[in-house]
Amino acid sequence: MLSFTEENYLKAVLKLTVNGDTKSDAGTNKLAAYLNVKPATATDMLKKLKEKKLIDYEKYGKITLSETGKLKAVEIIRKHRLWETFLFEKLDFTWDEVHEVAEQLEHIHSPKLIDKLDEFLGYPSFDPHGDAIPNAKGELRIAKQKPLSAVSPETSCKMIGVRDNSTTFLKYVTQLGLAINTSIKIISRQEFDGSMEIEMNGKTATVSQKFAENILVD
Amino acid sequence: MLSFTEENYLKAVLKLTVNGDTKSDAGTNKLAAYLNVKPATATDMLKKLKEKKLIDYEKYGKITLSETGKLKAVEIIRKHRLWETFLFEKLDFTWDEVHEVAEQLEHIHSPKLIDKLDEFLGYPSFDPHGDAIPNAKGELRIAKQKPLSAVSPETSCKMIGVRDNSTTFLKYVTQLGLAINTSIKIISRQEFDGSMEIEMNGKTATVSQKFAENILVD
DNA sequence: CGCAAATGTTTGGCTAGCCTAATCTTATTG
DNA sequence: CAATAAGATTAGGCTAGCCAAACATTTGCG
Repeated sequence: MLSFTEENYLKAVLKLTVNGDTKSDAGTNKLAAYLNVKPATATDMLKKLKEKKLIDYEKYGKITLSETGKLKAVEIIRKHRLWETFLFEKLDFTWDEVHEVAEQLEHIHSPKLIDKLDEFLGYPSFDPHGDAIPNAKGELRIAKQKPLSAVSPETSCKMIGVRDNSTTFLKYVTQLGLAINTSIKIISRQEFDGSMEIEMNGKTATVSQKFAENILVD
Repeated sequence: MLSFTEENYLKAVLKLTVNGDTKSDAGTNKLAAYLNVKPATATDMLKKLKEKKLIDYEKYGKITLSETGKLKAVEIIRKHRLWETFLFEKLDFTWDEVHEVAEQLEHIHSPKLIDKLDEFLGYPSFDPHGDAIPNAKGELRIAKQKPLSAVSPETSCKMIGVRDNSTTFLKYVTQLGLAINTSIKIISRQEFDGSMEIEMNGKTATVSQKFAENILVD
């Protein structure tokens, strides 16, 4: 059973290696900075995680997750994103509020809990921020997400998230009857200003290009 | 911000004083036994909690919660019972599975989370075990709960929980079509052995006194 | 009452995570 | 190819929670 702290280190290593933008060096300093601890502390933990065979690591060397470590890390991401989805969809949290609470909830240990939660939410593919949710086997569906503005007329897509988290934007989204998983059909698109006529839940609406750029679809 | 451990001590003190069956002495030894730690450890924590003004306590003296401590403890009970209700009602956990996971979930810090959860669940008054859920102000609705065996014939009541959590008992309960919130009408009661004929969901059944004593109704 | 049993506390010591300061290794660059 | 800068590690020390063992107090019974 991993401690909260150990789990957070694994998650951090994953973020800094896999998702590390362009340059994907983990590094004791970056890791420590990411977790708001001092490098010395990170070194201690790295030794411990190596001992537990969760990371591959030699003194002064590269830091990478082992197979087991990666599985654990992805599992935590899965929990985090499922909880975010729950908070957003069922408890009416706003997009910017979900993260902090999910940081706590992701450490609850109960396989049954997370599977049941997944089922309860209808096996969502994306969290409120449009990030893919790994499935129960730890497999991450490849995110083919793109902005609504990039969808061709007369085709359909499914909303998976937003890019803007401002209240004004989200209010508008809600007003239009849009939500995660809503199917959207693009009826037409004006060449002039990029505005689009879309249909969802049987209703039609016209939205600006600016709006469409901030809606993420599958 | 209280640590998990501190919260568990407060909860334990509450259980051992308020709810301590007949004899309601807290006591370092009992407290330690309840929390599966050694008395020395409990003494340490008691000093710390006294320091934080969460309990009233003098060396070799009685242990009681301060006003602040009681509020905190009741808040944790509230969270625990709301989570139990959530797990049971929304995620199809069984009666005996909810407690363990709720023990973890009760320590999540987020006022908004718990209020929204309460709302999501429809402001329930009782958890799956029939224990009253304190409201947001920490007030505990007086539990008017009583065993089914105490209900007079020809009157109706609503099931709010169980007293026994054994699998055999719960299996029986389910078989009879009983669940939280099921309305039950007592048709008759035998003076001889206390067995009762009851009706719920249009079906009738005869249950023993032992059974009726373990069903809690409002 | 008086003394043993029960109960509670103190002391010293342990691990997990964190820190600072000092040291060591690797990278960079003139 | 040094010499220094950047990065990583070690050493020693801290707090929260835990423990065992020694010590102190209270209870209760003959």
